Amino acid sequence: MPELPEVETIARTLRPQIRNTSIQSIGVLLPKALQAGTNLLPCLTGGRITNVSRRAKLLLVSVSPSVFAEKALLKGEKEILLVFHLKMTGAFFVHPAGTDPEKHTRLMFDLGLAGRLFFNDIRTFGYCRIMLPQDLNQWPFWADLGPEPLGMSAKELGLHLAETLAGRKISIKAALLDQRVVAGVGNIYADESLFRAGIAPMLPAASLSRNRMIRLAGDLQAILTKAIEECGSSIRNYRDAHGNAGAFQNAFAVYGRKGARCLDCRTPLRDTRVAGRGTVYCPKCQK
DNA sequence: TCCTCCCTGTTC
DNA sequence: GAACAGGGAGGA
Repeated sequence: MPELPEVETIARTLRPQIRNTSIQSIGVLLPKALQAGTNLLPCLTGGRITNVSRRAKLLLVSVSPSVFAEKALLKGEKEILLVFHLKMTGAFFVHPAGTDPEKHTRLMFDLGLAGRLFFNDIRTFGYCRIMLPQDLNQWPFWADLGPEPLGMSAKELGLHLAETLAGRKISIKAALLDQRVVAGVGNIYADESLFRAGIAPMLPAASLSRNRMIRLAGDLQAILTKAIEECGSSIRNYRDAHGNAGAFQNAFAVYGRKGARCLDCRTPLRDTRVAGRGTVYCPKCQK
């Protein structure tokens, strides 16, 4: 559920709360939440959190290891990354020192007087990988990530999409959801940007003209930018690192509105499945 | 390229 | 008490 705007919001709200704190200890309440790098776990003790950032739907916590860990365990390595994927229900909260884990707490980082960072996840699809920066590119998912949609102009993004998807048979919605094509888009923002661009989700991606692809790129960027301004979309569980809900769900034109009428033409919205995902669109406005 | 599965809380 | 929500891995 947390897509690019939600993970960006979490990074922004978490950063000021944990930057420059030091990790006293780590509690692993659900072993499978730690998907890789268990061997690096001891290297984090005494480390200082230097930044919180985002790439695609991944949240990255940068840790500067203690001098002891750097010399004795890491052969001089000066940065360790905690790479989190929140999947559908992952969330972060900072609670006061001494707070007990909650029902859905999977990992707990004791930050001394700064409190405790909780990684909570109801459905347990989310994970954390402890990685060294130079190992990121050995991780296929990371190495194959497409570009950040907000990291270039609409024209550049549109041309990238057109070039990447030429000759392929997948639908435009499946293409937007494919993290190798463009990074950070999930079901909500795929449906919303396709509505805004007036493109039917099941249309073959390769059938779109360059100009339509550039238009779609611009609409995707506009939707993502607006969603970040609104601190993301809160449906079901999403909260930022302060526990606050986002507001972009109030601006949904199609997502979650099946059976309702199109905001533009009053035609009943149709729901179907595309790329294995629930998909809502306007059969009249989206061709 | 597409389908199934993982998982739990909510909705029907 | 079943259907549904869905990102991405893995298999068909």
